[in-house]
Amino acid sequence: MRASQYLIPTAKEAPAEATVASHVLMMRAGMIRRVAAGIYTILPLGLRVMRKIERILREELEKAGCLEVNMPMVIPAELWRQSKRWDLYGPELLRLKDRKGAEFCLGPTHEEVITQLAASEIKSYRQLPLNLFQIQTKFRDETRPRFGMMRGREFVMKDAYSFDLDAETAQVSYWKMHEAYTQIFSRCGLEFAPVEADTGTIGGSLSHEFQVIADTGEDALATCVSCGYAANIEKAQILAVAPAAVKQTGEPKRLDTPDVCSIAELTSFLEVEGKCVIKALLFELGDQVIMALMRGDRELNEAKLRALLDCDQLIPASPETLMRSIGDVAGFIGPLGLQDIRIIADHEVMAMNDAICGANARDQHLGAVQPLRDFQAETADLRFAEEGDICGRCEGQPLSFRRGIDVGHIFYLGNKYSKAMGATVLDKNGKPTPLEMGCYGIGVGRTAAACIEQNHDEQGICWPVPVAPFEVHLLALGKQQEILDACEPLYHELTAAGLEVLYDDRPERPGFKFKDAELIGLPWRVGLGKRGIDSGSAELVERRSGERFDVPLAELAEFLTKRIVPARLGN
RNA sequence: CGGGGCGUAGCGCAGUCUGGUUAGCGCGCCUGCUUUGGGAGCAGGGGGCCGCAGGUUCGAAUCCUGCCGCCCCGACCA
Repeated sequence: MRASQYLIPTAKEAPAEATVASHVLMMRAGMIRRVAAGIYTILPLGLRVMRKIERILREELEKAGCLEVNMPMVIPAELWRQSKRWDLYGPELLRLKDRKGAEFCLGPTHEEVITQLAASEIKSYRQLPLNLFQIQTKFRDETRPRFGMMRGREFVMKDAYSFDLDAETAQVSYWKMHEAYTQIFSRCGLEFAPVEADTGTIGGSLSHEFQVIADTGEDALATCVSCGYAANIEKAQILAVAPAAVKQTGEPKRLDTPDVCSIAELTSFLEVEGKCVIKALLFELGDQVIMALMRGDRELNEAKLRALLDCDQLIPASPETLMRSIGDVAGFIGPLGLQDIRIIADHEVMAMNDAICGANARDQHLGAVQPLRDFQAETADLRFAEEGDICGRCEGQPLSFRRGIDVGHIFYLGNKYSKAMGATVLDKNGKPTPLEMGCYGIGVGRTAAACIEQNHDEQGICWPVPVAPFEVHLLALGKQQEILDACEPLYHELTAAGLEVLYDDRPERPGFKFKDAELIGLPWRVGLGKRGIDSGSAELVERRSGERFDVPLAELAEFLTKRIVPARLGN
């Protein structure tokens, strides 16, 4: 490709709105342009990167036996009602009406559509296992799109769905995808880690995220050097502290705390530390009222509580529910003397002595409270893993922490959707059985962004060969005809050798071209100017290492082919 | 959705507090000459409903009200 005939609008400065490296560099290198919040036009150079990633996806998924399909982006509400997600998914689901007033949504994910297809097309266990995928634009009306392609509202996702007869074979399918994902991200040249993850609103029980390791990542990851356990901190198991030795004597003391409602107010009013206070949070789950207890200095990990309660969302108790179940005591609730409320305490709460908690009476708290003596509760792990926590898997080493970008997520779904939507097959005995499903996503644009986060320097991007928009940046160093005449055959030769070459034939000064080349970040730069013509050699620079080579023109193609072709396979 | 910030040329910004000629600077863009291995120099030029709508005023980029858009921090996700 000739740069003079291509569109790569590079810029010295990025728009002020871009704050992270990948966003800044994608803007500066002329890969993307913003159209609206979280919605982007992808320019030719950016699109080439997307296509490279998509090609790797297709190759690896087809290797894993998946079949490509294409589902609609506009989905009838009826399908989403069947799965109940029309009501559960919330405002992130962009809803629209057609001219007849019929309701639709833009697909944020495609369990409903694929399950409907499975229900009608998969009739016999003999057709299983089956894994269908698509690479398609999704829309999620996120409250806060961020960081360019990292978190858009409209984004390209590879989503795959597996169908099996029973849980056992479904898990085989799951682990096969785990392996395919490992291959995919390795091939993209990324440093990443599969970590155990919360299953969120998609439901199900077994799940991994594929996290690209980067300080700018939005997720915190906990790993154990001793046993290799790795999990999102939402999910990470931590060693439970033992309950405190129970003081059998004594009793709680009533404390007057007028208008002291929050933990912050309470700790400053009583001049105690947060870890001496029990925080009580009230939720409603159907007809049931749930009280979660945390140490005052800890944050409730909602994902862990949701998983424990096996529900899609936690609904804070309404004032009416609070009034009905305990009384007019907002800001003063505690676990003592309650009836018909399910109390779930974090392990740390049960290890407290002389704790302070709400008295279930206006303007009052209780002191000297002793868990187990003064109240009973289920215990569970309800907090986030933190620095210093011991691995809950091997119970040996402290967990260590890193940050990551969630580029892929796989779920074992079970039969949640197949049951809801009547997707059954006949088993060997001719008996209808709900399909066992898994779903598997990869954000294509996010993978590209993550790749830049992990591969850039002060000057610009340093593309790994497998996802680079081109492999070689040939620069004509000078605008004299003599130089162009020398570069032209090189361009043809390298292209003919099967290399992807971007030829900068623009009438620009050498310094200008060097800067652009470093910004765009193709793996190999080949510079030819007067000097090179005189010596019969070109200057090669490997972008990532900065290493320079003077290579005779006759050997160029061979030199580059030897280095680039093997690198196409990735890590 | 809570908190904070921003909206002036394609991009980066000044001017707004304290209203007053023709709204300014750098980069980029166009023309010419010079230059030609690390984002060149000189000269000339084009480009603005100062986010939108109302209001106050003799006069508004500047003051007031409402709206819209965008970004950042938090709660949610590929």
